Amino acid sequence: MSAVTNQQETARIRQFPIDNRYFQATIELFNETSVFHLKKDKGMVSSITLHDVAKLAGVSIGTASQALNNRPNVAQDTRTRVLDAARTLGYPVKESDNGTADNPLSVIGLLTKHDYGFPFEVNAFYSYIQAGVESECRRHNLSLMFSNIEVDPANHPIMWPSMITEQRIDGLILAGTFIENTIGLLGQRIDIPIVLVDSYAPNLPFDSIVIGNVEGASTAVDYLIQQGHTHIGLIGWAKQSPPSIGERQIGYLRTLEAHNITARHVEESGLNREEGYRAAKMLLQRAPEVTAIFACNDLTAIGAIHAAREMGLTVPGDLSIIGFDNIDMAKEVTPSLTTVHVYKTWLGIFSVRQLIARAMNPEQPKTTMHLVTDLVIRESVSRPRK
Amino acid sequence: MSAVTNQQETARIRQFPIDNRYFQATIELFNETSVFHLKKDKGMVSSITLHDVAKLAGVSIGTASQALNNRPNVAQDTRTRVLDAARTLGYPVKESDNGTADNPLSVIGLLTKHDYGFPFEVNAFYSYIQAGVESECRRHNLSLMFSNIEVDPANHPIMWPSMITEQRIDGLILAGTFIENTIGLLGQRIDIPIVLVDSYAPNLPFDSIVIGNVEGASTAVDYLIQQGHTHIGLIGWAKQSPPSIGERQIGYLRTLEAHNITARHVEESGLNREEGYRAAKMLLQRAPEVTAIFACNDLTAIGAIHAAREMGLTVPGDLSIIGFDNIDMAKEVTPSLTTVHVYKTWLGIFSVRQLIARAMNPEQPKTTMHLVTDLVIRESVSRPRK
DNA sequence: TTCGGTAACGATACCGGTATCAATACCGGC
DNA sequence: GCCGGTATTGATACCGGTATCGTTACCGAA
Repeated sequence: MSAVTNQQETARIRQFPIDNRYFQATIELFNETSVFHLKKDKGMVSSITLHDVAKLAGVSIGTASQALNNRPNVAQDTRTRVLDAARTLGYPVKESDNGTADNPLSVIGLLTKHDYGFPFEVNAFYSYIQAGVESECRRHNLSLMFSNIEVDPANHPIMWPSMITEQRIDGLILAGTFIENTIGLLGQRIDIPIVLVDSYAPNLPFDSIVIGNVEGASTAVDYLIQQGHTHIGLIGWAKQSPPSIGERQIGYLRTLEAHNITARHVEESGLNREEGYRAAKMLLQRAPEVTAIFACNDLTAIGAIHAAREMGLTVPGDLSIIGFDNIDMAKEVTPSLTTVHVYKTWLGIFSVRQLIARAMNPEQPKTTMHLVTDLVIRESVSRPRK
Repeated sequence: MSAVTNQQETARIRQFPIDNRYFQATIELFNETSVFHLKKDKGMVSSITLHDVAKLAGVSIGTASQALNNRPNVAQDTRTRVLDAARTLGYPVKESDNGTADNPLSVIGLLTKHDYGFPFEVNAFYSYIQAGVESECRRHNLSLMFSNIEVDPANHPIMWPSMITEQRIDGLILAGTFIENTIGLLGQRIDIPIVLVDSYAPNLPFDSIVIGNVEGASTAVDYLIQQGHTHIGLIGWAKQSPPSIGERQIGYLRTLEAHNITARHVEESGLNREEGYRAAKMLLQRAPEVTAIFACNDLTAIGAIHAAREMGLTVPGDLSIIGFDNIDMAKEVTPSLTTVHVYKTWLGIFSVRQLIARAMNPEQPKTTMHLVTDLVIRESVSRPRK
């Protein structure tokens, strides 16, 4: 993998050729108050202090402190004067929580645990969760920290990210296949509200938001049965799969049971495309009577499509395939993938709301929120040939 | 779009049923020192103070401070004792920069500017950049803050994210199609190192990392010409496109020129799939002699594939299509997309390194780093029929 | 043994910021 | 005008943390 071709360097005098009034005003104020000493220690921001803000606003530092922290007993006029001064000088201002009820959080962390593939494959599922988290944080004026976490072969974290060890956050969202022990250790290490997204820790007192996996899988398998399939395979699940995938398998089993279908065609596998490809091939060789496959996620479903094609089977003519998650790719593959839509972004949005609710009322009982799934019918499923 | 079905609530006694020695040890230490007063003010972390750490470690607070800040004149033995005490009590510890040269940053921000589609479409391009940034931050023990930014119709930011206004970061990476004015305003607002990724501000003194767009586009168009195409269309670019896309158009024009091809088939459009679909249809209706299309990114290329198919043209038989970016989807569509690979993750990785270098040496001249691109040959391009 | 130098440490001053509380201004009722 | 209450403000104490500098322990050389 080649990388950089050349590193063009263009030396330039450091200058800001921009002239706008804001900048001018700032300069003048600096001169006026003459408190600006450009202290470049450790790359920190220029050392504007509360004292300077108070001086510029013409109040005492006590009042300035009160005004900047949204406390009562400060006249509106004074408050705006202080805020203006602070903004002018570049002093950190916590923007007032506009209208919405006050929330006690200011920085929250999003911690995911999933392996980047090699070389770097981003799991779109988490990208969507993160997009939801980010947008909801922005709505609530929260700062968001983000880190992934690496684990050793035993699935234990190798090291905590710095946002944990340096305690930079006052709320935490965990997304991904953490094992309960890890979550427990985290809960002891930091004493802040935690919510789990698509993650399971039944013995721990943390709120969580999960996907209706059992129902979703049932809907999918039900749909296959309705189409007339009786020999339905399962790929993407394995004994050591995380609980969310286990639930999808349970949905598969229960639905077959409910329809008095005894044939079980399960090929254990991992969750990526290559595993789906492998498992589908194995399954079809072992059980050629299979006419439909329920894949535990879209990536394995896509792998299965390729496997089927390579074995000379048409999809959906000879083999129907249904996925789970509805990632972007699902509608672009050929045939486009019938799958179970998961409201990934909403997982992220609700997790932030849950976190705020928990922070505002630490005594409320543990809650678990289930998000519904929706069947998305596209082209990869049809009635079985004869 | 339906959302939540039900909100199962399971009240439980808040308890930690986990028993491990670490937890036990912590409890004992709390008792021993008897400094643990669970102050739940504003949801902040438990108020362990430097004093407590010093007491537990059996040193003065001065020494404890020195030890925790990696300063000289502390015996190794004492330092580890203090660090252990701090970790035990849960006092924030800045993990020592293991081996690598000291860097002056501790929290950096990643700010993107791109519109989420509706409902929420995540742009995978930025997900990859972010993955690179995150992993490199982790390698350097940096905390990462993340925010997107909304803009008004004139492309000016509506409001600064809280990580800016509250000055929580001491380094900033900007990724996306910011306009120069916005970047300039940011540079005035905060006095921290900034690097730009896939973004252009020639008149501002900020380091940047860009894609070899011109060369990449040249390679792509060159390849089409080599295959025998002479009527080559361009979609995905428009007059108001960001500079990076403008460069791809320039590469297209220059390469045609270099081969003395006079035919220009440009259909202006945006950069998403629907725009690609629309532009390809327009172009093919207007200029049926076109046998190949260079799309400025993969999404438009995929749109073009659909348009061609809908018009009864086979790809690549009747129409060759080449894309740019090499997103995940490119290898899954049918036919799989020949495209220009961009080292998206490396953009992120290098941006962090650039930021650290800048922070360690604020006087170094402005640098611009170009990343090479690679042609990825798949199925969507062939020699023209006849 | 004495001397000088240095590593290690603690006492203390200092700094930035918050909490408290007394002082003051304002205002409406009588 | 007097009175009591309330809103607003500044002085000051306090808190957590860092910087400074004097003290001590130790060690090798004279």
